[in-house]
Amino acid sequence: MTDTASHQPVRVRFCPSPTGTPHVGLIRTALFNWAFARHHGGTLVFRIEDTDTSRDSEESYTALLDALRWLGIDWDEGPEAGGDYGPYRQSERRAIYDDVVKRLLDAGELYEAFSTGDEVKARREAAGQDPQLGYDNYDRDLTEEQKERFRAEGRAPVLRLRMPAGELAWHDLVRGEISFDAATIPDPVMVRGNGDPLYPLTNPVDDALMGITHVLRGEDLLPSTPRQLALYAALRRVSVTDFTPEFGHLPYVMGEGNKKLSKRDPQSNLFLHRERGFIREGLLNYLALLGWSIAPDRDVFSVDELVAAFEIGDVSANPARFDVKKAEAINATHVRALDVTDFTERVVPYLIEAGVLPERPDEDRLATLRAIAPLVQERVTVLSEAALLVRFLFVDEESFEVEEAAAAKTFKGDAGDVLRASLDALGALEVWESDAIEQALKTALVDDLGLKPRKAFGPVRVAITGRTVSPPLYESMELLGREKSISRLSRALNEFEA
RNA sequence: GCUCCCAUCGUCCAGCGGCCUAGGACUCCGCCCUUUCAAGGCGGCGACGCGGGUUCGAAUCCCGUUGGGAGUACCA
Repeated sequence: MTDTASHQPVRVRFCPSPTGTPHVGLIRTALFNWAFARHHGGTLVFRIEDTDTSRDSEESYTALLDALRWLGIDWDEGPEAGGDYGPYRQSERRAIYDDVVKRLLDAGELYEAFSTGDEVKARREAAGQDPQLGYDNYDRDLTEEQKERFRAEGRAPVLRLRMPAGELAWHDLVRGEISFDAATIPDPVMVRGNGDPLYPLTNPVDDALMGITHVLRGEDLLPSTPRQLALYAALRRVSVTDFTPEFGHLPYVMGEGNKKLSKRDPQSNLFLHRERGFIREGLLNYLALLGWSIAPDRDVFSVDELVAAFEIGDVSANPARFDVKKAEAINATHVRALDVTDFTERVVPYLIEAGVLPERPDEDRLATLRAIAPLVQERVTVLSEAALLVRFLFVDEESFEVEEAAAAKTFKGDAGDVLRASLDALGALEVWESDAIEQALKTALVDDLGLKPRKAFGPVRVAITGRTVSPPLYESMELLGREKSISRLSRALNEFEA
């Protein structure tokens, strides 16, 4: 009989309960499980723990699938993938739990407990103990007569697991030796009074039945590991399984302050990051950095590199703070590394969303976009920022507007002279392309007017793009075209003089 | 309260007894490049919580302490 999982083919699982929108901490857990499985050529099982009908929803189930697919975290067994250990949604496994419960109950591993919370509390207090110690194992050795009496009162018993005496210890994959004194852990409830199996039962039972070899999960589950170990021992005694998996507890993902990143915090929402224009490569890279590193002097890497290098033993035990700034920096380098065509395709939806492009952009607009794309690519950290940079190229002349702050900052002092001189110089231009535009403007503004480049080009930029920050000026003007460029410069001049 | 986990720059990570007058990244600040903004280059600020041990030698091992966090449900 195999005692631990170390020599078996790796089978790990990701088993969220479908509540709310996907949280970055949850996805980090999925990522580590996935990387671990792929690194070892193992299997990733995706299981849905939807046993809490009051909180679970089909929307968040769909969202989970969406999130994993977007990031490319694929699973080998689970919903929509099938597998030999299904069903993979706990809501469809009730008969299985009922059977296991019966076996555990018959073997005396589980017992009926009739005590109410108030009764337990009263007993603790009467004994001079702190009620916060929890259940007192009072019902462990009830006689049949006592049980009958309770039933006659109309009480429906919960089923509790008989915890062993002594020490419950394991070698945690990320933390090393951990041990609990079993005496400090009250017999946990496994089945509700109404017969519904609870998470503390279903989770290990499914892990056992699905042959999970390594349980990699959040640190918040660490205190429940002892009772889990005890359940596993019981499951082995009733031959539901013949080995206990190894455990590894991943550190928390923290938010601002010293708290676990809350589901309420927008930063925790994976989809918000996607909407802002994080690309999967960047977000995946950053998420992997939360508790792990690929090398002492490098933190930008690809998914393939992650898989090749990932070792669970290298995961840090410290909580990690989710730092948007760093995430953006990592994302930006992945954005820049994209092939321009790829970048262009990915940015289109964001431009449509921002109203910069119509639902179905025509070929003209796409050509313009392709031309400006390389200049935008190195200027954004997230894709949604591109809208601000290219809007001036796509907006109708009637709706084109100069940003107020930009105008206030730039249209002053010599601005009128600059705009006039620019119009004169550009009007005389024979070919409308960036080199010629550059020459004409430099001659007119820097040489003839004797202005510093900074002073000289500011008003032109703002007049043309409406902003102080834009793609390179001459290329922008070339793409905008002579007619619109001239008209915007005139318009700016008129407004300046008015 | 009880149990458990964690402890290196502001943040994340490296360090697993000597290579450490502690390294990288993000942030911040300079400088260079430059038509703006970026990118890129160069440089700077900046940490081993504290106290005991162990050892020839400790950021690294042990104990304590302090601080932080989590769990303590008929939620998952």
